Amino acid sequence: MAEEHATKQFIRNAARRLFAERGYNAVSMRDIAGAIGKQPGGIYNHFPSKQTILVDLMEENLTRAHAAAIAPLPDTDPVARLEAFVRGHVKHNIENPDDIFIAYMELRSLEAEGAAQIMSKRNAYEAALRAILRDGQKSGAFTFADPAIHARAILSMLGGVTVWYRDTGAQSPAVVAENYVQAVLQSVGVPYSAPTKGQ
Amino acid sequence: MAEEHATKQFIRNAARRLFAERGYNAVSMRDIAGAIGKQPGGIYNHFPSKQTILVDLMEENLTRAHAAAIAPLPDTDPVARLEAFVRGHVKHNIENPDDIFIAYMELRSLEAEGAAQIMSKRNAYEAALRAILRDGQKSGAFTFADPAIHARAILSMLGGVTVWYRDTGAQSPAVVAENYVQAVLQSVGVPYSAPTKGQ
DNA sequence: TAAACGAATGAACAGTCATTCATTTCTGAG
DNA sequence: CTCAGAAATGAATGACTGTTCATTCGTTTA
Repeated sequence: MAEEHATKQFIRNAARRLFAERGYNAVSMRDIAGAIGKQPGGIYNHFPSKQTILVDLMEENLTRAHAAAIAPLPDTDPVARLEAFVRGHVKHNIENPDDIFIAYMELRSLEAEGAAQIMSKRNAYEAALRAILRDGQKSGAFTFADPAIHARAILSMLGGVTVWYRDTGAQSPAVVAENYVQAVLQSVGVPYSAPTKGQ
Repeated sequence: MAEEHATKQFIRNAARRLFAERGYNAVSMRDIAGAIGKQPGGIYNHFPSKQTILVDLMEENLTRAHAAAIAPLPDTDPVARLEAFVRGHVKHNIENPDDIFIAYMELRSLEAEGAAQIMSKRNAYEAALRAILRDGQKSGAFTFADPAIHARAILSMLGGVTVWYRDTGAQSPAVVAENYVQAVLQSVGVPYSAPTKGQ
């Protein structure tokens, strides 16, 4: 529980915003320093390299994604688990658009060491969804051909939320989550109609 | 129909491969020149700038995507049109993975002028899918809440194909397309079972 | 108050970038 | 064979890159 200088968090916040906005390669250490009103050299008192900032951001995001979508899953039937997964995932995506965008776009900006670390965490997350799909397929609740393909199709669909959610401030997160719950459940062959809202 | 020097196409091909592999910002004009065994200065005989190469690639891709997924749509019921759209879209994605990847990842590398041009073509493509969804919703064939959200959810799902298709050479394009047709049709509430292949 | 130490400065370093350009080489028409 | 114009060269330009470092500043401990 090492005490952390406030500047370190300022650097994280500025880097997150800038990486998401322009892309890792298009952001310079001078940009990050300028965004927090500091000189570039000072960043190296808190992070050993630019690459380390990126890995730090991705790592933290995956930890929180797991806590939001995987950890609190009920131990009940596949339909309830898939629905809870979608809600947790969409909620996390909507609440952390910059982190999600970076996680998706900057995988190839990772150098070997960080890449292995991040990919391993990522795979664990995807495996959790695959397990739900396989259970539902085995029990006859779900209808689809290939669990691996379908897991990726679902994650792609859900991952798209942040690509466009900024633009359309119109819908509330709850409404968006509702749409995705329906889309995902129907995509595995489970009929679904919204619970409260008319129609 | 201006005669085009062969070098111009070599530049396009090299740039496409490199942009997809490392990202626009991580590729230098020297890289592109080196990939075709030329000197960097010579590229400027064919393209006025690095940015122009990117816009050229994206423009061409959108033209071919339209020809593959929108232009040949039948004038029949929404279910048949949606199915045909998915098949055309997935086929185009699988056959042009580098172009699709660039179109998706490098939107923010576009400068103002090119961005407007590309976004306009992109929007037209998305609108064509929205029209199908609205028709199906109106006729009662489809079940979902919001056509705009659902159109984007579908495009996100389909766009994910190329993110992972390289890795899994296992499935044939036809099998993959079949999986996506089922996922998309079921996502709009239309029951679907594969036509020939057993179960 | 004094010593100590992390944080911040801002100049400097070596390298890379897109682009320009005078020059040379290639190619095809007359 | 000539010669014009396109294509290619390769060195040069000026701007920008991540990182280093001697130095100064600020704050906390003794």
